[in-house]
Amino acid sequence: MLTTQRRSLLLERLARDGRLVASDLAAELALSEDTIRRDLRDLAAEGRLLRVHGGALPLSPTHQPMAQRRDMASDEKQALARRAAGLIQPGMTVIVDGGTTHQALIPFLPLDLSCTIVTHSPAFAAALEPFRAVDVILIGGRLFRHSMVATGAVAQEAFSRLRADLCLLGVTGVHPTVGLSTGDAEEAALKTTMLRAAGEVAVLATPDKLGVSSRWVIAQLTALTTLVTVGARPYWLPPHITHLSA
Amino acid sequence: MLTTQRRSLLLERLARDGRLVASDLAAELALSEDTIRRDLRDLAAEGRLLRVHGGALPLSPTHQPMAQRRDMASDEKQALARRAAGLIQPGMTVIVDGGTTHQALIPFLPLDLSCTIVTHSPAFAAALEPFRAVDVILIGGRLFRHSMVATGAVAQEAFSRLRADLCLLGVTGVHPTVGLSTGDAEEAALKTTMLRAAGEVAVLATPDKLGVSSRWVIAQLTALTTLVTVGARPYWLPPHITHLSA
DNA sequence: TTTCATTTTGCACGATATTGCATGAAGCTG
DNA sequence: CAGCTTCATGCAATATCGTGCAAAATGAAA
Repeated sequence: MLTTQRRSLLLERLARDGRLVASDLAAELALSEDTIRRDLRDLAAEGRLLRVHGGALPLSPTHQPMAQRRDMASDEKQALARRAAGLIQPGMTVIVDGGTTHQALIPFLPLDLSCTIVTHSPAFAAALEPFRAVDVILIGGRLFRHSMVATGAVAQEAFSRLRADLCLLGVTGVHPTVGLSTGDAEEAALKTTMLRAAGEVAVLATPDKLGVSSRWVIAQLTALTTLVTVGARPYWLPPHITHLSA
Repeated sequence: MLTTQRRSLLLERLARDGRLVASDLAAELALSEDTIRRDLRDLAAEGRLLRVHGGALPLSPTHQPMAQRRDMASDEKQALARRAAGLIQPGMTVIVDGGTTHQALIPFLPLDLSCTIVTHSPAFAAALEPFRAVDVILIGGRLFRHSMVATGAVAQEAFSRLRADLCLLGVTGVHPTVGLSTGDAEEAALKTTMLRAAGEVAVLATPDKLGVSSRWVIAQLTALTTLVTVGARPYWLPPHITHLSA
């Protein structure tokens, strides 16, 4: 590994994860911590990152909010994201819904991932910048301010024209009889369209969403193919649905 | 093996592997490291690759993530952004192009700004999250990886249906006779559409862009209504164009 | 074919860069 | 304050670089 190449890698990792930890990097790259420290020192001297005790942070305020949100993201979300990242395989076309749970996926995706990601979340699309081999399709529309995703007729139309292998759907409720649901009518309608556009549908559900039903129904549970949770498989989950435990 | 042939081989390897290691190549091609080094030095002098300690790396802009460019937000960009932020007034509908210069606008906008922003840059859209009174219209399409903005027929179509009061356009060249230009053909076509959709067109130009012409022309200077620069008004600027000095 | 200028290549050698380790200072945590 | 981690510095070993120089290869002219 060339020195310059390694430093570029560090910057990519910083852009992806929002932070760098010197000791982790040394272990992962099989180098001494001194070398990593020297890299961080020099990159900081070039104004490419902000050196802090124990590692480095981006100095661009653009990445700051996301880093903060990730820190607030619970361990549960982290675990779900780590488990779900494996669902995205090279060559696939994947629809990714908005929400902080899906944002947490980013650090667990390999930097050389080669696939097509379709999303109506500008934050998720922007976070995909370091993944050079990923083809990003941005779905436009009027941003729904609560969740910061594009909605409306334009987005509906775009998703309805699409065929994808997998849809990572964000919901606020997974209920044995009600099915998948969310709090906003227009969002629910859009999620229904997204779900129908994909062959497989996966939901990442923190415990507070299991057995819960929100006001607007997206689809019956039969539309789901994979459920990722932190604990054991819910007893009421239909047998044909794959369950992943994080 | 002919010298020229060997150098072509090196470039192929570089494109395939993403890097070249001088010592490895010497062993593999049964040549001294000196010869490889000379090859790399000359190829670097021709601008075909980036020479680094131990070997070489590609210099394609794809390999320089925008995170790096963003970090180089110069004082000039800050000054331009501060001056240009006043162009966005309450109630307006504003088209905002991608690019780091426009990202720099964000800190200078009032948090209670009430207007409609139309953009094909997911990063800019995501950065508008704190502005609760701003209506954000996201233009979709396939993300052009160099500049991370949506492009293609979908984006063209969306912009062509739109009427806006102001367009903040990003360009790489402002030239007295050539006009506004940029480096990519598809981007140029899209920028032309964006410009035609707005009543007023403003360009924020750092000094390195003045008097410069890039490969693809967006429009004549007559299409411009406001030019923001850091220095004095360019003498060749047509009188009908407003000039703001930052 | 021979001659000669030019280019290419390999080697030597001093200079510079990179890396890991040791040591003591500085920072963090409870 | 005490224990631990992280950091900065100096140092030695190794790797890489640039330059000068001579041998070999190449190609054009005699």
